Amino acid sequence: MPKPDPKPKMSRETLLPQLAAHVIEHGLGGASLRPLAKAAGTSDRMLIYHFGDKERLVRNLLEYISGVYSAALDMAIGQDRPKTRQECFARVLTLGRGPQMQPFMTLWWEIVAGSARGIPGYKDAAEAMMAKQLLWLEGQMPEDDPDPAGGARYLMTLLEGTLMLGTVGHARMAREGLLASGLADAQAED
Amino acid sequence: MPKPDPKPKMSRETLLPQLAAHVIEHGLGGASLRPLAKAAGTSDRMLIYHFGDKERLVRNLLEYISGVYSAALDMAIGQDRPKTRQECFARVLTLGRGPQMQPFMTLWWEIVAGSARGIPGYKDAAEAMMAKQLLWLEGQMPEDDPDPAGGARYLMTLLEGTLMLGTVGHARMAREGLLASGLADAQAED
DNA sequence: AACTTAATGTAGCGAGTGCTACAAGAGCTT
DNA sequence: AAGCTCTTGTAGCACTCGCTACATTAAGTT
Repeated sequence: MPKPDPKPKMSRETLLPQLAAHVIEHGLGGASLRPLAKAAGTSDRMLIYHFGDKERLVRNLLEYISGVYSAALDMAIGQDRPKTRQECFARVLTLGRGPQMQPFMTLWWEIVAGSARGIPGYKDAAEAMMAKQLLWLEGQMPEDDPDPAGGARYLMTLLEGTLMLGTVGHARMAREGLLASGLADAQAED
Repeated sequence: MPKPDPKPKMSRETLLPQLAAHVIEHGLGGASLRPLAKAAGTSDRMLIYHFGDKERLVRNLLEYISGVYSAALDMAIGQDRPKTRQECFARVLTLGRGPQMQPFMTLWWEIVAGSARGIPGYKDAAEAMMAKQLLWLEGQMPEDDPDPAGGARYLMTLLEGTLMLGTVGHARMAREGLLASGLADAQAED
C-alpha cells in the first residue's frame, strides 16, 4: 500500500507554475492569498512564508509569467519566413488572436493597466514582455525587408492597436484601418 | 447667520460628477463604496440607496465617464484642420499624452482590462468611447485626404498602439516604428 | 393635523483581506 | 539522543468589503 500523498517539499520554484496558471486564468487584480494558495495546494500562511509578503509574491509571479510568455514565443517561431510585411502581420495577428492566447491577452491588459497605475512589479514585466515580443517579431520579418528593425516596430505598434481595438469590440474598425493602410486584405469577420 | 450647510438633496445626477472625479483619479478596480461615498460627501448606505447595488453604480459611472470623455473631445476640436496625416497624427498624439489626459489614460487601460475580463459595464463604455474618438478623429483629418474614413481608422489603430507602448515604457519603440512608417519626424524624447 | 413617501443616519452582519503568534513535526548534524 | 533549522498547521487579529435592518427626519399631499 503506497502512500497516497508523498507531500513533497514546496519552494517558490515549485509553487510558481501553479500560481501562474491560476493567475493566467483568473487575473491578478482579484487574486487574493487564500484562493491562490488553494490553487497551488498550500495555505496562505505558506505563501507569505515563501515570498515574504503579497507584493513580492506578485512581483515574482509577474517575472515568472513574463518568462513563460517568452518561452511561448520561442515555441511559436515559424519555420518559413513570410514573404511580405502583410503576410507577416497577418500571421502574428492570427497568433495573437488564437484561443490559446486569449487568457494571456486578458491578463496582458491587466498588466498594462497596472503599469499605468504604477503598481510595483507591473511595468517591469510589461517592458520585458514587449521587448521579447519585438525581438521575436524582428526574427519573423521578411528576409528581403528593406528595414527590418523599423518595420518590426511599426508592425508592433499596429498590432497592439489592433488587438486593443479588438478586445473592446472594435475589431472592424481596426480591420478597415489596416485595409486602408494596405496591410490587410479585404476579408469578412467580426 | 446663514446656515453653513444647506444640505441639498442628492440624486444620482448630483452624485455622479463627484464620484466620477474620484474614479478618474483613483481608478475603478480598487474603488470601494466607502471611499467613493466620502469623496461625494455621502455614505455607502446612500450609494446603495440611489444605485441599487455596486454593479449598477459602476455601470452608471462608466456611462457618465464615457459622456465626460465625449464632451472633452468636443471641447478639444481644433479650429484649423491639419494639412497632412502626419501633422494630424502628431496633434492627436500630443493631445493624448498631455498631462491633463493622463488620469483618463490610466483609467482607460483599466477599462480595456475590464472589457477583456468581461466585467459587466466595461465593454459598453469602451466601445462608446472608441466610437466617439473615431468620429472626432475623422473630423480632424486633412481636408484633402483621399480616404478620410479609412485613414482615421488607420491612425486610430496606430495611435492606440503608440499610447499603449508608451505606458509600458516603450515609447521609443513606438516612435521608431512611426518613423519607419513615415508618420513621424525624427525627434528626440523618451 | 394626519398620512404618506422620499431621503438619510446608525449600527451591524457575514464574508473575505493580508498577515502574525505559537507550536509542532521533519530531517539533519553533532 | 540532543539540539538545530527548515517547513508546515491551527487560530486568530484587525481591518475592509458589499449590503441590510431599523429608526428617524424632511417634505409634500389630502
